[in-house]
Amino acid sequence: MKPLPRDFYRRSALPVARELIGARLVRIHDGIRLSGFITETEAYVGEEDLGCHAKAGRTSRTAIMYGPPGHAYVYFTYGMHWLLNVVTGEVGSPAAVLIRAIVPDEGIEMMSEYRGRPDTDGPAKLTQALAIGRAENGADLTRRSSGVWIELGITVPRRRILTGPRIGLNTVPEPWKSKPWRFLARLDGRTIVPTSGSAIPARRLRGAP
DNA sequence: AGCACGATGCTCT
DNA sequence: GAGCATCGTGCTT
Repeated sequence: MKPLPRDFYRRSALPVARELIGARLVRIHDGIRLSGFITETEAYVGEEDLGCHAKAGRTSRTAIMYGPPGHAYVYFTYGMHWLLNVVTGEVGSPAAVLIRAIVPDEGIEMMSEYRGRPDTDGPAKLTQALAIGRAENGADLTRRSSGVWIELGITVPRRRILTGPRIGLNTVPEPWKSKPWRFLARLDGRTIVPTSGSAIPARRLRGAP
């Protein structure tokens, strides 16, 4: 399936974060196709957002966010973790959507091997499962040739998407700390049924009510 | 089920 | 030098 087009990302981070819920994140690694459905995202909207790395302006780390939309912003944190974001908005306007969780679909065994455990319900867990790191910073997510992209997945109706404050912004001042810019699939104890494979129990999702 | 803590190194002040 | 868009372990209810 074709990657989502650049225009999808050429908008503010909020609608992009909401609409990425249910989309399929695909990774080709060592010739193996790995994928999962995005179930949790967060929006980081620009320099004025004091929770966003771009609050410090344009630096070598944040430069990617000032570039064209649809590219990966992958950064290193806590001395050991890589986190995957998608750049949104026009060139010159730094914003991004953090991918926080997926439900694995294709290549589950390989993901489990890369990570050492089967879970992908966390921003650093999924990058480990998908073998995403420093080398993927700047990757064009609208081209399959980059080895990482996002395509249509399952449809999650709006009323099945929960919102809440972003996670981990402990010293970020209000109102930014509490902005409800976290989006997550609400599964109601049901199952997600991928078009390509078997049903996935909702209880594998952390944060599902 | 939930909280506290340590790991570990880059980025910005 | 402080802080960090986290995770796994170990300990307490």
